[in-house]
Amino acid sequence: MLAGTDSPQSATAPRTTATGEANRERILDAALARFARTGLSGTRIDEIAADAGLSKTNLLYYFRTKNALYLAVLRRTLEMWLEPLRQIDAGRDPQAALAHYVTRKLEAARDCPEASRLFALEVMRGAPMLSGMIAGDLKDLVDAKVALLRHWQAEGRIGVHEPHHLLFHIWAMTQHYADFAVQVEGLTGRTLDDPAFFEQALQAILAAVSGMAFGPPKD
Amino acid sequence: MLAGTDSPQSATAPRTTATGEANRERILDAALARFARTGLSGTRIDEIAADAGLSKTNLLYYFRTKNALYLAVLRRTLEMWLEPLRQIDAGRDPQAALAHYVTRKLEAARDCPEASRLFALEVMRGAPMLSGMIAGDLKDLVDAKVALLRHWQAEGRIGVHEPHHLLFHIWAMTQHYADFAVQVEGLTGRTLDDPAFFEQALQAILAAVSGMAFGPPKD
DNA sequence: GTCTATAAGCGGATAGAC
DNA sequence: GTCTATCCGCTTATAGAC
Repeated sequence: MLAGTDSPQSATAPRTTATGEANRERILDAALARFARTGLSGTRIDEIAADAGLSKTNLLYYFRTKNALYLAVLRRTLEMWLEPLRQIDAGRDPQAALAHYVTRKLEAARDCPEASRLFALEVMRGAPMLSGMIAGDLKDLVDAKVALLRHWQAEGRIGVHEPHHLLFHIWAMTQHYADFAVQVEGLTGRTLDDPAFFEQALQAILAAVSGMAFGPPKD
Repeated sequence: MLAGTDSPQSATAPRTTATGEANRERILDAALARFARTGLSGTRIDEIAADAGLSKTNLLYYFRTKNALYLAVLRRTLEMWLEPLRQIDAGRDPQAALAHYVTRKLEAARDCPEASRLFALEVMRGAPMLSGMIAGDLKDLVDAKVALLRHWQAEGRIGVHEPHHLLFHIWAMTQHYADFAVQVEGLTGRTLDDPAFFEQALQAILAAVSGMAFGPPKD
């Protein structure tokens, strides 16, 4: 699944005590915030430790190396990123399913932009820690959803564009508000935390998706 | 415009000789490729020097510090990134103008994905070197284009979504193919260099833009 | 302009006391 | 589990010969 990992806990401290688990969580939270902003190499572990209220040495007690910590953060964030996609299922009406997916993704961009940015940074580096996953779990999931979209196409329930692009563009538009939040706020003065702004963004994305999937008859 | 710069050439070597200028160009090219992949902190200047066929010390003769080199790369890449937006002008038909813009942006994503990734990385860091620009030149340009889109709206020539979102979504979709190229290729096995794939992506984006700007009458 | 050598500092990681 | 002290490698940047 993830490259460079031997066993799930191999690079981390052994036991599960009360304070131990709490500290691990605080470290992981602080690490996500830092890594998502400044990347692996741009983040210093003493910054993470300070954010988590620990000393650098103490952090290294819980996570033996910076890289092991980074991998732990990546692993913990994976499911959160993938989960909305799983919810597109054959049992739903295509339009409702896509609208639901877009909404979930935009909520994720609002509620946990760090997850989006972490993966964006990792992919832009060439995804050295995720390449196995992109070729594996993610590809399997995407292939399944693409097959479903093709099925809907064959039934004439959605439009004719290549399904991969539909998924890419949904990812692109929703994640843009997380990944480029600084730019969005700089240009508009607003963020997704503003409900009216969220709704504007959502409606525009839904209109775009409609254009791709239920677009105007070309005849 | 750019934070931290005194005068245009202050941090660089003085003269413009034949080999000098050629070396500077090769360094800037190599630096763009590296910075766009691994970011400022993740890139070592001896890697850039090696790519450019020079020694590290020699690189530091042309650019006194790594940061000065990074700024020079950023500055040189700015225009390339902004220029397509300037071409949306009032004299054109809205649909043609937007289609032209989308096409230019997707060509840029294909032909110079590094430029897109460099700015993506910079914005995700919080744009410390670009914040002045986002609040300045870029905002002025975007405001002007948003005003034009609102004008077209008032004339009933394009749809009703907030123009900012239309621009954001065009950026998001086109730049996705540059910024997430590794993921796109991992999931589809194809790249924008494949003309058929380029055309698929372009048509899907144009359909999305149509959905936002010329969407189906809601009545 | 380009080289060799080296200074200087940062940051990850370890040792060992408590 | 947490601390102090320290080591060590890596990378930027400089000095000075050619």
